[in-house]
Amino acid sequence: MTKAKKGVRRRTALTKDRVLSAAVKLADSEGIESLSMRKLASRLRVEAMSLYNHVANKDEILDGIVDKIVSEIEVPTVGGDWRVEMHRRSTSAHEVLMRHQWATMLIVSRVNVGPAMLHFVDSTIGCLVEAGFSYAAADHAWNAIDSYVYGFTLQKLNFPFAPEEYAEVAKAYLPQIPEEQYPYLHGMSQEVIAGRHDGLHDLEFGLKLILDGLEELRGS
Amino acid sequence: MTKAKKGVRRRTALTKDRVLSAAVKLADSEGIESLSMRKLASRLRVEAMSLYNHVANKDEILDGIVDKIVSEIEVPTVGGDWRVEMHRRSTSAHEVLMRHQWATMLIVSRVNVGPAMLHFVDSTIGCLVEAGFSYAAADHAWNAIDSYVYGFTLQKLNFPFAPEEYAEVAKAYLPQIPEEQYPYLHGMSQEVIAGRHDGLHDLEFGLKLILDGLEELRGS
DNA sequence: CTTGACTCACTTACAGCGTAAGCGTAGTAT
DNA sequence: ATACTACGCTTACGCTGTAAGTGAGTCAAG
Repeated sequence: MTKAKKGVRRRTALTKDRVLSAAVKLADSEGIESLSMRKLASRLRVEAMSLYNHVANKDEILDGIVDKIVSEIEVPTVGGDWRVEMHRRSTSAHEVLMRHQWATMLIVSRVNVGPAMLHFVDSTIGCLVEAGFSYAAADHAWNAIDSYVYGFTLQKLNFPFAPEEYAEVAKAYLPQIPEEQYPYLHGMSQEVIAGRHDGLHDLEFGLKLILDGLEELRGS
Repeated sequence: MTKAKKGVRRRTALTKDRVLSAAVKLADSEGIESLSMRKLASRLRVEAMSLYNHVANKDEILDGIVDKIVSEIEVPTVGGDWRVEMHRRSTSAHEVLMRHQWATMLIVSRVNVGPAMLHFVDSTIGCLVEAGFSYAAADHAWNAIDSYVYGFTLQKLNFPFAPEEYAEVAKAYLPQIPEEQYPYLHGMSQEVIAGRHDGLHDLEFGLKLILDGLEELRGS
């Protein structure tokens, strides 16, 4: 053992992986806007500039934590029932992205070519192609599914109220949605207040529409 | 006229609207990351802090320019053919968002309750409700469509290559996608290189799936 | 055992950010 | 004339990412 001799206890070595893990933790707990080089360094009991011995710049950290999160998503089984696999893939992605609220934004705002992302995409295309989709059809299908999943997740993350409080929120804001100006928003609010509509948005709804359509497309 | 007397030419008065218009222009031409209070002020030949006489803070500017952009989108006609209107609304939104590349990100990352957005949503719900959808169904439909449109637009904006260069790009990157590791990504790249698949993603594809599904849902 | 190379955390510094606080002046209302 | 308001100005603070340079520790070769 070369370390810890003479009581000059070496700190646990900093590595790129430790940096990225700490970055994920920090973003999860404090929000992505709090992920600064200085705060991240201080979490690691180190100065900001020391991080640059392990990553080129902050962008490399962002790329790294995106790929770390993508690796949490369940990858489709090539050769499995395409519909089951696409469904599982989508719900898993949604769950993971809801766990790491900052991640979707990062995914859709940068080019992601980390190993986890490449593997994820490869398996997705593979599953579709093996199920009889042409490469072109698989490409379109994959793009449509992901567009929806990312868009849905972003909208859900962005919505500032919890499902339980929809009804009271609707009641509180109703005066600001005058019936003459916004008749249908007003109407929908009343549906929510009256409990006839829970106002919940559900990944399943749009996902079913897309997968149904893809099923038909595959048949032809 | 009270201004321009004694040759002490007053500068054109700063207003919130002039600030917002300049902000849109700046974001369009230099990118949203270049939209800083200082740069915006200098475009208006004014100091940064002067802007605060017309807007509370930068967030108010961001909210304002989002609503300005939303007002460019074609609003559905209540009482029109729902499918035609939803289609027009979606393609129009996509076009507008592609014109202002920074706007989608802003829309999906903040709560938008500006007048243009409220009117846009109200008309959308109205069009669907008048076409026979229940409020709950209209809510789900609208959410699914927008999730897809926003997600699709973000992915398209994010893609770093122009359609014309897909084939050569695929050829250039092929070595980095080894067949043993990523067989299907490799396969798809070869389809693109060979010209059998243009690699183009098309808003219509997923939109048709969703609208078809909604049609069926409305029938029942 | 010494020496030199290498690793890696450190300090300092800079330009840019949003914005709080306060000042000065032009124009309007009394 | 006086008071008030509107609004652009300057200054300053704490934050950001990171370029540049320093110095202490580890290790292999002579």
